[in-house]
Amino acid sequence: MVSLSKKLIKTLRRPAILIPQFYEPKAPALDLQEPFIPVSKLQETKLLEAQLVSILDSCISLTEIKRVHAHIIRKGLDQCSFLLTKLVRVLCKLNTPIDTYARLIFSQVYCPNPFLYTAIIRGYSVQGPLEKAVFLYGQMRRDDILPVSFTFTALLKACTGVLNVDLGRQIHGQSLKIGGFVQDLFVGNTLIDMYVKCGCLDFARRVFDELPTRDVISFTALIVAYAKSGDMVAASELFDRLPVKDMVAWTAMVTGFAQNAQPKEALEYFEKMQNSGVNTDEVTLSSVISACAQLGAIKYANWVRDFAEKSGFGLTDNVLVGSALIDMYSKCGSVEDAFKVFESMKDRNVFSYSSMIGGFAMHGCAREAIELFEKMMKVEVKPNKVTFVGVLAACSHAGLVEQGQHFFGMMENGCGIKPSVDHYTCMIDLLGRAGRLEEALELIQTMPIEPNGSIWGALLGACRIHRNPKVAEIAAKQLFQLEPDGIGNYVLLSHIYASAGRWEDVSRVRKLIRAKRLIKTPSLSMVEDENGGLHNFYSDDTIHPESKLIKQTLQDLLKRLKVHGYQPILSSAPYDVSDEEKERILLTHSEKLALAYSLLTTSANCVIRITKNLRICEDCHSVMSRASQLTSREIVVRDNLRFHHFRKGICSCGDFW
DNA sequence: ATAGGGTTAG
Repeated sequence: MVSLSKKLIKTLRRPAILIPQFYEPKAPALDLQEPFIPVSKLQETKLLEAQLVSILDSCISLTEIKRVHAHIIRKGLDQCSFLLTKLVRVLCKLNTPIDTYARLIFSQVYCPNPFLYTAIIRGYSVQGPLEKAVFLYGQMRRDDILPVSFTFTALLKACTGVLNVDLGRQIHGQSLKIGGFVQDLFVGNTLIDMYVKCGCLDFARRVFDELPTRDVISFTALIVAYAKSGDMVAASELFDRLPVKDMVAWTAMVTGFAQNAQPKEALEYFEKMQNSGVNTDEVTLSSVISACAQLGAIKYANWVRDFAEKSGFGLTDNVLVGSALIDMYSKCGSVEDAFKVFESMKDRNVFSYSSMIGGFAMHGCAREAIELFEKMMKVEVKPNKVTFVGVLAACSHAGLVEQGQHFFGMMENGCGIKPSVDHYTCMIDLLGRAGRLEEALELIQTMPIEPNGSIWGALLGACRIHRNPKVAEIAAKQLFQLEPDGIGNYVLLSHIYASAGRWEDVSRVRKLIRAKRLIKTPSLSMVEDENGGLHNFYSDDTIHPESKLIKQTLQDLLKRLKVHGYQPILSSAPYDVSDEEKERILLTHSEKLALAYSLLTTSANCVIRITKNLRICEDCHSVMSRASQLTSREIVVRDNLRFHHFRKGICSCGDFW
């Protein structure tokens, strides 16, 4: 500000020598006494303008810009809107507050053209406040200057940024009123994006349908919107209509499937994408990696990692790919590989740390998780709310109640993060797992947030571990209201009753399930063979071509285990039937079938990795544990909650899950 | 100028 001295301002007031490119009719009349500008002089000026533009583009500091501005004034180009617009844009790019310099330049121009106006509006749109951008738009209209489409895109983008859909609609109205602009592809696409980000999918669709022509960007914006709302059918329909599919559009589909728990479709689309000859970048890869994580398919995952390395998005120098890989290896059962990735990364951000901490937590490595968290604080990577979920979960799985409470207290005081319902869920889980059910219940009643399904679910889960039907009933009552269709809750309650031998209550819950026409999620276990092929096993599976052989192998195994002291844990079959029948039911559990299949088909040094969609039962846990000792095999089971590493008869969860 | 971005609990 100070540098713009009075002298400078005086210079600014001097009438322009030449006719600027975008002079409006309202420009002051030329002084006819001025000498006629010869052609050579004009050419010279054009050349100078071009030079100045390129110099402005390379400016990286305010001082440099000011120097160029002084030069512009010296050369008598201080009314050249073209140059000044460029100047304002560069100022904006360097994040110089609009009010300090750009606004002053603007006020010195006699007849600002729409581009200069728009540059200032854009500046305010980027830096805020939005009100000033809107005010300037009003001034522009009062000055009777027609906006350009870029004026609208700038304003709309600002609305999108602060999710102000009301203002967005007004601007939409303006673009209709002035005419022609809603039909502009840029404006149309920005409108779609604004409505999408503000959650007004219907409006977005209407803009899309009313556009005279649409490009791949219009399509992609809507595809993403449908994907985010969980409607992959609508997304696919649009995608099929898209004549030319580019990398971003393909990636939107891959990401959509990955985020909607359809990892197989995600991988399918990734393969189609490559067949269509489109390139792949780190965004695509991170989604593909996330799909692998969900599948627990470590062979495919390794292939994707090699692919990433080959296409120049290696884990060492790409944070996005690296962080996704950490999560993937953790979820595929190899926390060691996850840590290798973490260590080899050049840059690590909050995602990398949070994923690694969460990975340790998932595998029951509480000490490592806490150490990494402390290291993270030391290297000044700011933890976020997800980081804390990881740390608290780690404490919870290891029974470290006091440690957990310490970190929970740290959130608000040390890190300025308000504990969310997720963090309270962790605390309920922490207390509940440790058997402090009454304390957990008390926390629910006194916490400042309305308890949701997760909160009561955590308590109900703890009641299962500690076989407490009394507290379970309190939790279940709330849960059945909050999640009336959550089949898992009913099943859990019936198991708790069963383990207490309360068969009447068990059948009461079963009746409730029938009355609500809920269907039990079928138990599904998955293993990868040595060639990367995936094999699914449902409980009591007779579909698998080798099912007879598998059953025989399982029976042989159990016979051998019994010799070494294994006793079936009959309470894991929550039915009021004879002990023989219970034992028969236990034999049908999908993870046991998967184990037998792996023992049958894989070589002795190969780690057996089983992924299960439901929680592993006590009997299967005991079988896995003993089998790991008897057969000298390493067995890794991922259930819907966490990992169990069975080595030499011992599980990483410490029989506490 | 406008489209795709990873880590979360029971």
